[in-house]
Amino acid sequence: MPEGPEVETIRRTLENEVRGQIIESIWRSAFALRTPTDSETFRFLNGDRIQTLSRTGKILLIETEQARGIFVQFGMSGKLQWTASDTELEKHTHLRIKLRDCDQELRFVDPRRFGDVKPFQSAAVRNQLLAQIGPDGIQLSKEQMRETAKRIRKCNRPIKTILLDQAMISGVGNIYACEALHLAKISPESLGSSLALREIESILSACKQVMNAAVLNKGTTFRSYVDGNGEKGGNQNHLRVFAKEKEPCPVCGKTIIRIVQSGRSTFYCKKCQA
DNA sequence: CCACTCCTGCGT
DNA sequence: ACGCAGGAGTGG
Repeated sequence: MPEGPEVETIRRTLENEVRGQIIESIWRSAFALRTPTDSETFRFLNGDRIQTLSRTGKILLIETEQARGIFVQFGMSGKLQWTASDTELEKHTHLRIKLRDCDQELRFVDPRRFGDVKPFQSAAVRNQLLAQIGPDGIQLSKEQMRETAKRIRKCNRPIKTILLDQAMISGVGNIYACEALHLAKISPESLGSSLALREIESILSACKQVMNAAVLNKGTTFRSYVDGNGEKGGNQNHLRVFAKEKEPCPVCGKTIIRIVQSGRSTFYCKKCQA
């Protein structure tokens, strides 16, 4: 569910709460996530002090002062909860990080179980986990934009599909891919190889712009997204095309259409994005 | 390259 | 009952 801006909002809402806390113990449910782990897999983290929450694309890292930590991938329905330790467990709670001398704890809840949590025991392993992930779209530098544009131009896939490829540019999901292409006035069906470098750069710039605006609005709550404190975002009130099939384009008034690309819905305006 | 798969939950 | 959902890996 969460894309880059939602994960960034989660990171911001939780960082001040968990920084400096010491991990007392970690509990893992018996339900399989993407990577098979159990409570024992996380045991070496006991006693570690949490230093930071960091984010690359849609990945959140809980990092400790010992250069160890936990990799969190939210998938479609994952969320992190900062909650009183005696609160009843919500259904589909898969990880509890209990903290020393603290009456609150961190929980990972994920009904569909497309998400993942896995521990890393060194900076080397952490870097390896992040190695396949492309540059973060929220803070894309000019240099990264030019390099990424060149790589995209070599792809014979529709630009919408390319934007969802986390190895190309990270943090962009279905909502922001649709929104960015509308802002950049590019058809989601254009092939990467058919676009000019400057067009691709304008798309990447639009990705950065729509995602930064979304961070300011504390994320998009389309269905069930909430931040670490259970609060909804506000960016759903600023969407231009996403989930607006049959509604008028906010720019030209033509009816927004929905198509399917690689099994995912794409919403766009056929007039603005010719 | 796309289609399919992993899951649960919700709206029609 | 069915289709759809903010993701991502696999296999043909």
